[in-house]
Amino acid sequence: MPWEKQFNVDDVLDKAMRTFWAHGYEATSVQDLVECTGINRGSLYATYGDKRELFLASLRHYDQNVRQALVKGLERECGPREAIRRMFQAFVDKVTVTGPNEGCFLANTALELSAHDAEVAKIIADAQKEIEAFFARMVTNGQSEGELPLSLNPDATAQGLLATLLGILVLARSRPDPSLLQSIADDAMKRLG
Amino acid sequence: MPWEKQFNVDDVLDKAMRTFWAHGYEATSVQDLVECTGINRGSLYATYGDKRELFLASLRHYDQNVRQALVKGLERECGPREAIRRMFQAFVDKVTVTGPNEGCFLANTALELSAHDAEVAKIIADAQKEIEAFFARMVTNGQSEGELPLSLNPDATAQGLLATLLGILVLARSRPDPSLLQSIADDAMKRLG
DNA sequence: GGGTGATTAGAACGATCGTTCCAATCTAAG
DNA sequence: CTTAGATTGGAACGATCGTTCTAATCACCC
Repeated sequence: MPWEKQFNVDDVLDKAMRTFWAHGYEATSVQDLVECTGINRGSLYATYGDKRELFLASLRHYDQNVRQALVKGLERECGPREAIRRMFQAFVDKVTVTGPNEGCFLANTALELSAHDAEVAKIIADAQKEIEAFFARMVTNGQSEGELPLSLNPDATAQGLLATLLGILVLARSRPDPSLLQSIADDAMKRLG
Repeated sequence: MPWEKQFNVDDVLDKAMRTFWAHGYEATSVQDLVECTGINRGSLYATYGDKRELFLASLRHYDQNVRQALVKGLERECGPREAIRRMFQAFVDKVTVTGPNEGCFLANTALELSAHDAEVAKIIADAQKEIEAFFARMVTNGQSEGELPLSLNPDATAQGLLATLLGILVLARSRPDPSLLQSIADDAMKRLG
């Protein structure tokens, strides 16, 4: 009954995100969210609205703090070719990590909800377009730096890389075999010449 | 109130499959299944067991009647290169069809359940391995028929094609843009030389 | 120290969940 | 005609769903 702590809105959102990420929208109950966040049911509704709004906030939180952070980090720290390679490696390595492998929250949600929820679909489509744009920039930069052959069409190459990356995310959930994913990623890199 | 019809076990399973396919496991209620199949709640439980068993039966039904049927049909009617091309085309064309686009039931389920249900994961992994084997056979056959370059490694190529196909399935749900999917498929074919 | 507002635990809401059961009704075989 | 078994509509089960609400408790400001 006693008052215990004031919560941080972003920390709580982060905890909710991890639960949605691991189990999906439908399989996560409000009770699960109450328990994983540690805050009260009433506070949850007062702060984030209903379950769907909290889910949308979680998805945007993931998009900013995981996807954007990854892209920006790679773009800052690596050369074009290495940035592409590490983007693939990030997801290949996730499988080898002990503990639960939740894949990519955005990809999981794409198949669960985006066909029936336009707002969700937009978040995901935008994220995918940004990854596609990232790949295209890396190809163009790589070409001007002489790291990648000029014969590559940046846009088409970026689309192919995106599709392969998404395919790896699907395979990672049903066949979490590091060597399989690694060889697909390596093969994708070979196609860059 | 009156007795109306004896149901066909396979027809009912087919109807249940389409509902699970469209909405996923969690978002489909037993009430939905009763309504879409048209048979009684009691008959449903007596015939197929509980919801999860019916889902597993639906997934196997899809695997046999959609995935296996597609693979066998292509392998029978087409040359190797054309079989690969049409495998991609099958999913690209699905998007342009009016009406709901449910994607691939196996891929949808891979992301929703296979991380938390070993029995589901096995069905999906086996199906993916068979598609991979199909691609590998087509590459090998294509090489011996002179349709495809001998420089291709059949196994690595098959893995890459599988990943690209799965990627198209993800994109189809969040960005159902025919020209995007078509260009990815075309690009994948170009990689075959 | 009294007031304000956030946060708490937890009850309560109606709806729906998956599942089981029942009495009635039908088909088909003996 | 009788019996057995399948199927029916529909009630009923306890559990859980998402959501709202209440009364008590806390921190903070004036």
